[in-house]
Amino acid sequence: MNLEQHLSQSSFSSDEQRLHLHILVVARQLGMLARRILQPHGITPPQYNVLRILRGQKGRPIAVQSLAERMVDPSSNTSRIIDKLVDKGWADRQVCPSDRRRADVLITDSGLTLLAGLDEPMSILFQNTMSSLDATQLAALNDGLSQVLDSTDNLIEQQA
Amino acid sequence: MNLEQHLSQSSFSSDEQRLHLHILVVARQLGMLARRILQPHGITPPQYNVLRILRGQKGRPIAVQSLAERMVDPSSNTSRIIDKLVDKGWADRQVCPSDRRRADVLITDSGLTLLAGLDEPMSILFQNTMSSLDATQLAALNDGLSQVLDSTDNLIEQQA
DNA sequence: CTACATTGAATGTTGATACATGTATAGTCG
DNA sequence: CGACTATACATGTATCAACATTCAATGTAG
Repeated sequence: MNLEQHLSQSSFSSDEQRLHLHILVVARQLGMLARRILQPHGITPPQYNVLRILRGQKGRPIAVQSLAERMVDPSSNTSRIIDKLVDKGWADRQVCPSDRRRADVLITDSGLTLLAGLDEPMSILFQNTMSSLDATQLAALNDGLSQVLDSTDNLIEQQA
Repeated sequence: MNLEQHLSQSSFSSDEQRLHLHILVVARQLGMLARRILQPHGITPPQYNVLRILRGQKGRPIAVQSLAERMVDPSSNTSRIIDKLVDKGWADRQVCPSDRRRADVLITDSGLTLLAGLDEPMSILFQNTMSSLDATQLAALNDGLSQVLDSTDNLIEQQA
């Protein structure tokens, strides 16, 4: 089913608009599939995203702000997402001794265990959703989206 | 700035995961840019999406359910999105005479005027975000994402 | 025709998000 | 020092979304 059928629309005004919609629709679907994998484990996609960043820190604590910069969705609610992780025992938060404004965040063993169980299903999701693309296409898509990311970064920066 | 810099991450476990994240991050940015264009006009992206579908109907009324199927984000809140459009005078809703369970929705002249003023800035946004891509790349991205859309549709259908 | 199931939409509820504000700590300039 | 600004995070608030339930209208079986 192509985009036209998916949206029951006969055509688009430009290839650029078509790509715009393609990206939004596919992102929506990928998010939905991820949510269905994570939901039974009581974790949401943003929380999963934060936990993965914490694991990537390999034991080094990280400040809330640095966390926010590395999130897919750098929402202003990073504090509350961490609240959830701490409530569920997947992360620890403590005041940074050298700068008491900062809060150091760390993943717990329980959080590591949770992630270990999620790695495989999420990896399978990536493979399944991208299975029809060959290596050349994968590279072309990553390259193209990297260029688009550049453009959006510039546009967002201009407005700031 | 590439994806690694954007997320302050040194590498990803696979090109598939990298593409997954690319799609999510770019979609997020495109949505943010669209929201900034629409916000001054008092309309949100989902509302804009619905209004565009209504305009595409060219005067034919459409049922809420059909609307939901054609949305980028087929949320369960279509009724409430229509509420907003009706409140602001951009759409009309009336009970369908032949099946009184259904609600026929139509765009108003005011809604058409609003859209007319948004067409150009949104079109410029599409051009700006995709300006670094040549025609070949545009086609390759649309093709590739179309394949991914197929895969996600299948996966979502399986679970239903 | 009546009882039951099904459909189409609206609503209740809970949790998440965007945007603004508050609060405490740290840095800076007189 | 002491006042002022800047930073880091948390919280308030209003809006929005996901999920389940409700309600009215229609279809269907006996």
